[in-house]
Amino acid sequence: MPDLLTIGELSARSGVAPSALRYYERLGLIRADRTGGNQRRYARAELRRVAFIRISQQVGVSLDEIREALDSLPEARTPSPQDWARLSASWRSRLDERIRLLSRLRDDLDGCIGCGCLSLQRCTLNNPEDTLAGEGPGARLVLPRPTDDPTLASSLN
Amino acid sequence: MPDLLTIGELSARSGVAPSALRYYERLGLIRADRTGGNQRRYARAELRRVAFIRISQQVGVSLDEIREALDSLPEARTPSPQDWARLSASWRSRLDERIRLLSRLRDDLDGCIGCGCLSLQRCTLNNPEDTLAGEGPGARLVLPRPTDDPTLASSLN
DNA sequence: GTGTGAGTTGAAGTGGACTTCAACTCAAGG
DNA sequence: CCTTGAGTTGAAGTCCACTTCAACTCACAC
Repeated sequence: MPDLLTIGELSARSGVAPSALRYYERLGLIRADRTGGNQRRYARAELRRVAFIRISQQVGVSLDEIREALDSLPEARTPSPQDWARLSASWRSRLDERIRLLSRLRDDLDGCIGCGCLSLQRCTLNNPEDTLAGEGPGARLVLPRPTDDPTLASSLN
Repeated sequence: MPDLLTIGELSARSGVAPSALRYYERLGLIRADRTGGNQRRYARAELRRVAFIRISQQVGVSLDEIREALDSLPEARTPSPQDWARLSASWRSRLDERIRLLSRLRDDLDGCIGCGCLSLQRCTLNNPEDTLAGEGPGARLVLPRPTDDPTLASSLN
C-alpha cells in the first residue's frame, strides 16, 4: 500500500533533479518520510505535487506563490481530484493573460514587420491597456516585468 | 538634427531604469555618445534598440542572444526598417512556439480540471512531442527549462 | 561481510538581470 | 556664483532557482 519512492525514483519519474527536489522540500513545497537510515521516501502523492509545481512554473508562477497555493491543500487527507482542480483553475487566468499578451505581441510584431516600424511608434504595443493616450504625446513601451514608471512619453523618431 | 537624449530621458521614454540602460551598455546592447563632462547622450535610434530589447525579452530571449541579434545590424548606417523587420521576424518562430506551448498547457489544464486528474496521467502534457509512447509505460513531464534526462517513466498512481 | 551505487548534509557557488551604494562631477536656473 | 537635481564610476549586493562540493552514510546484491 505505501509503495514509497526514493529520491532517485521520484527524480526519474518527474524529470526533476534530486537537488531540485531537496530544494523544494526545504522551501516546503513537498515532503518526504524518512527511513531508519535517514533517507527520503516519497509517497506517490508527491508526484502530483511535483507535477503541479512544474506546470505552475510554466505558467510563470514563482516557487513562493506555488508554495502558498500548495499550502491551501488539506493537510489531513490526500488531496482529492477536486482539490487539484481548484488549484489548477487558479492559474488559469494567469495563463490566459500570458497567452493574450504573447499573441498580441505576435500580431503587433507582424504588423511592425510589415510596415518596418518595429519602433512601436504607431502600433498597439505602445499602449498595453489601450488607455494611455491622454498622458502626453507618443509612445510607451510594454512593461514585461514589474516596472513602476507611469511617467513615460513621447515619440520615437 | 542630433537631438540627443540624456539617460534620464531615455529611461522615461523607454520605461527602462537608468541602471538597466548602463547595464545594457556594458553588455554592448546599446551605445551612447558622451558630453565634454562625460555624461551619456543617446541618439534617438537607441530608443528603437531598447524597444527591441524589451520586446525580445518578452519573447523569452536572453540578453546574450539579443546582443548577438543586434550585432547583426549594420554598423555603418542607422538600421533601416527592413533591418528591424528582419530581426523581429527572427523571433517570430520562438514566439509561435511559446504561444503554442502555453495554449496547449491551457487546453490540457482544462481537460485535467474537468477530469480532476491534474497529475498529467493521461493527458497530452505527458508527451510534449507526442512521440514518447514507446519508452516504457506511463507519464512523463513537460520539461520547461532545459533538463537532459530522457530516462523518465512510469505512472503516477 | 563487502563493494558499489544511491543518498545525506550544510555551505558555497552559479547565472541572469539588474539594483544599490558611496563618493564624486556636471549642467542649468536663479 | 551657487545650489540642486541629474549623472558618473566600480564594486558589491540582491533575488531566484537551482547546482556543486566534500565528507560521509545507507541499502542491497553477491
